[in-house]
Amino acid sequence: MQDTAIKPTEASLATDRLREEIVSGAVSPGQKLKLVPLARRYAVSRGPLREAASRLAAEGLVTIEDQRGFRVTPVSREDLLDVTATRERIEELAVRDALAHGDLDWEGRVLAAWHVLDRVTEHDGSDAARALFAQQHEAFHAELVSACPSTYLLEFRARLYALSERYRNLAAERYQVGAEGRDVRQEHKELAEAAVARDVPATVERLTEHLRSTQETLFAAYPELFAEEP
Amino acid sequence: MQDTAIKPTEASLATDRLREEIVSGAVSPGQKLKLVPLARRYAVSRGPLREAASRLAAEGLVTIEDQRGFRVTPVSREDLLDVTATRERIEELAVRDALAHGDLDWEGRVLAAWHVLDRVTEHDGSDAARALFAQQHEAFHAELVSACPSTYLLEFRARLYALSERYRNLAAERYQVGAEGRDVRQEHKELAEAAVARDVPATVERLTEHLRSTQETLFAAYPELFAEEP
DNA sequence: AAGCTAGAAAGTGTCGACATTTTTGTCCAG
DNA sequence: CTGGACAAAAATGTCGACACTTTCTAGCTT
Repeated sequence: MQDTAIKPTEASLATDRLREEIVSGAVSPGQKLKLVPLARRYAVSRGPLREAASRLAAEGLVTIEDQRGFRVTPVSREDLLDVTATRERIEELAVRDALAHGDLDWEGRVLAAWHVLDRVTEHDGSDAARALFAQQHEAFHAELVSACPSTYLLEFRARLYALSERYRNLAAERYQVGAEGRDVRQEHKELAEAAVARDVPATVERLTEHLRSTQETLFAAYPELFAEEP
Repeated sequence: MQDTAIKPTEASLATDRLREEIVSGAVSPGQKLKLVPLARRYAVSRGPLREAASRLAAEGLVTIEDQRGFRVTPVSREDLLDVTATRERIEELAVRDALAHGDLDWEGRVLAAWHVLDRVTEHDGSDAARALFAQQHEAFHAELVSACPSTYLLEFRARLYALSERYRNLAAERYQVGAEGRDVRQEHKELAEAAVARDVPATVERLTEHLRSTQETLFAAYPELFAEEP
């Protein structure tokens, strides 16, 4: 048996890399995933790439059109509304579970994640700072619900988070964090405090509000985004 | 542009076929998916099969172990509990939506699906009759929530349904429908009636109860199922 | 000029072969 | 016997080649 870390397959690596590129917006919605150039870029053959695209299709980030290959799932106003509404409901279920099951250790991890997030929220516009914020933001929200005992709920939540994050990144060039008339730092602070205080209604209220107002920001920043593919 | 139906790829066909075999229990939980024999059986090469397994992995029916291939996701008591509990909550959200948004046409479809289901519930033990029941049972439950406007909620629901169905099929040889001390026909009847009457609390109550009692039946019929792989 | 059509180009889908890793089986030492 | 090492067998992961489908292009017809 191998006790040392096993080497991931090219397909697994490509899955993560491609997911990252789609979520970050490096490849545009609706764009065709041409496997030959992609394979060249990733320095693998098309086989593993097909596997990666297949996996991402089940996550909703890629769309399969038989005999015509894969494309990045298009975006639309309706889809964003659905993603946000569903995410609100799933996150609510998960965070209620987390508040009910979280132990003292969990409280500590939430506060720790919030602290780090807080320190990277006000950044210059550099790509590195932006990536760091995105990473810590995801970590904080994941930690918040980590005490939820349902693996399925957490998996659905993670999927919806990724879909949301793609919309956020698509609109990211259009707005400055902090400049959109709301105080994201404050929102996260109140959310973390309510969670640690085990105040269920307040936590749910803040979380829901946080998600809803993020969506509003996107609509405001990018009213015409939701068009067709190139 | 093709107006005639496009020909599905071997990978898509294999995905459906393999999903069917896993859900129906034709391949056992924990079993390794050896690609060479499978490829022979399906009369395709391993490439499309790898794609199929990759897709099913994202659905939770297959587990990937890098460098060691694929295996049918194992079953366990904890997993069944998680599947059922999560499914109860997702189904509740979906059916509430459906009751709120369903139109008259939807009511008709629910009743139609119930009627067909009702007529195939009491069957001899033949495989054909069993398959027909399974099919109509799925159709009825799908119709019930079909008026829910969220595609994501419906997708999650479908995934959880498939996972549940696998557990049901694994235990299917152990019990007779109708012989387990509850009246499944009656449960479906009351569920359909409550839904069409738009009685939200009653519908939710019946649906939740239906799912819970199915789980109880499984535990009773198969107390020692939850062991290891071969 | 618009539209249709045939051919070329590009891209996808599938397969069989090869290298590497994992698993199996056997033999030997303790 | 037990268990550990080594070799053989099997299975996986990856690639490049080939056939077929879709898409693009250019020329022909009306």
